[in-house]
Amino acid sequence: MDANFDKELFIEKFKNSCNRIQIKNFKKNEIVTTYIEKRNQICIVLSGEVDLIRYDSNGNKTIIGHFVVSDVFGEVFYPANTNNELFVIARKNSEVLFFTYDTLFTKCRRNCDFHKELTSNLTELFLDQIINLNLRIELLTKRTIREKILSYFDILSKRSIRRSFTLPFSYTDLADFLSVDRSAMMRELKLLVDEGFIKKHGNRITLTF
Amino acid sequence: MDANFDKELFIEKFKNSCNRIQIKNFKKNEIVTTYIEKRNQICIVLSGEVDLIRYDSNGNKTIIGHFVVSDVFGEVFYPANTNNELFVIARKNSEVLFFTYDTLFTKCRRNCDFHKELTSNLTELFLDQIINLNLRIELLTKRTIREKILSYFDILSKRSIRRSFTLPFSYTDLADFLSVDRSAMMRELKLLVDEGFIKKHGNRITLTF
DNA sequence: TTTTTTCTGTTGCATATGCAACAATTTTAT
DNA sequence: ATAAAATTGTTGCATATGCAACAGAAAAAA
Repeated sequence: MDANFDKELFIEKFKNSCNRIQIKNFKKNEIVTTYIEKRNQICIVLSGEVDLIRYDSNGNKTIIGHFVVSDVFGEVFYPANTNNELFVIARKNSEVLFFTYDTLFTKCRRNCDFHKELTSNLTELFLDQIINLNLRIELLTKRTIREKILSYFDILSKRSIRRSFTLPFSYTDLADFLSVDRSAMMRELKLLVDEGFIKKHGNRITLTF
Repeated sequence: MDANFDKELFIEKFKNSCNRIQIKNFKKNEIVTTYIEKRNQICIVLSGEVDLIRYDSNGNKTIIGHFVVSDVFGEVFYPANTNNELFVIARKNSEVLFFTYDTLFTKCRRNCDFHKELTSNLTELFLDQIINLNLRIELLTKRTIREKILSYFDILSKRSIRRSFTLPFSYTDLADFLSVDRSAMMRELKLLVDEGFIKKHGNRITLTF
């Protein structure tokens, strides 16, 4: 949005300036946090990738969110009275920054002027998050698996600027992300290949329409 | 979140303090804005209700978002390269506040100190919006119509604190909101009534489980 | 390396959901 | 008040999707 906003710089400041902020490292598949208690926690991915996961009562896994560098997540973004158990898992070795929402409104001991910047920069990160969520909703409101797949591929294609791109998910996880049955999705992918809409080599996709 | 934050007050300030901000009134069914151009517009509902609508190539209507007082919306929250035509329609007579994202970073002529507050308060509104979007995603990722209905009713029930509540939508629109076929949804609603899970009188629902 | 686990690719079958169509009812417009 | 338009309620039918199950490939662990 604002061309002058430098996420990397912001994160660098984050790391160094305020004592109310924690940074932790996680190995692949480690649990980063759970959304059970309401601690008003805000998290920012500094490196790596993490997924927000829900298992429902039928054992269906859904990837609610997939977060990469500079993405924000945390239970503060969820309504208190959700019935679901949500948890965040590191998909790669990851570095995550933690602070609580209250931090925004209270001064830290050092009285760092970092707080002044924090709020305004956070608005920027929140905005990005809203854009991501709207994209997700665009996908999920599509009526058919085919439409979901093609919409998602379209996004990935535009991000990479090319007609070819590598999926950030395994096919198993892609199905969970699009909230559809894996085998049904594989079937639809095969049809898309057979009908000449896409090419597919491993997890590399090429659009041919 | 922050108990001290007073949305009404914030909106009142918004209205009166800054010349970069526009307020417009819309009658029911009037188009509030479209998401075609990229003007980085941010809108806030001051009164009434508005819906963000998408029609896809098959003529399927989807209610992408339903916004009420103090909700934020606008094309700034959407990625630039979306293929869809989205537009916002007033569902009731509504009052909507408009400004551009740039407003946050430039001083207005009056040099109002309103800008200082604007950013930090906006963070609050953005946070609320993220919570709403996450709720929406919760619904949309549910695998069956029944689960979607019950999850949504559960939310409405908790909001009204009672087991009874009035739907904010017509049933036609509810189907569009849950992104399912209307007749299929009506069928599922009937089953839920027959099986004793809910009672249904007009657009008033009572949970009985 | 070898073993174990996870992922991919595929298919038959059951069914939930979408689609089309219509009458009855309610709401909105004239 | 009357006509027009939209919503609700319902059903038969077609099919897209979910489910279960399995073999082979790939990746991770030992």
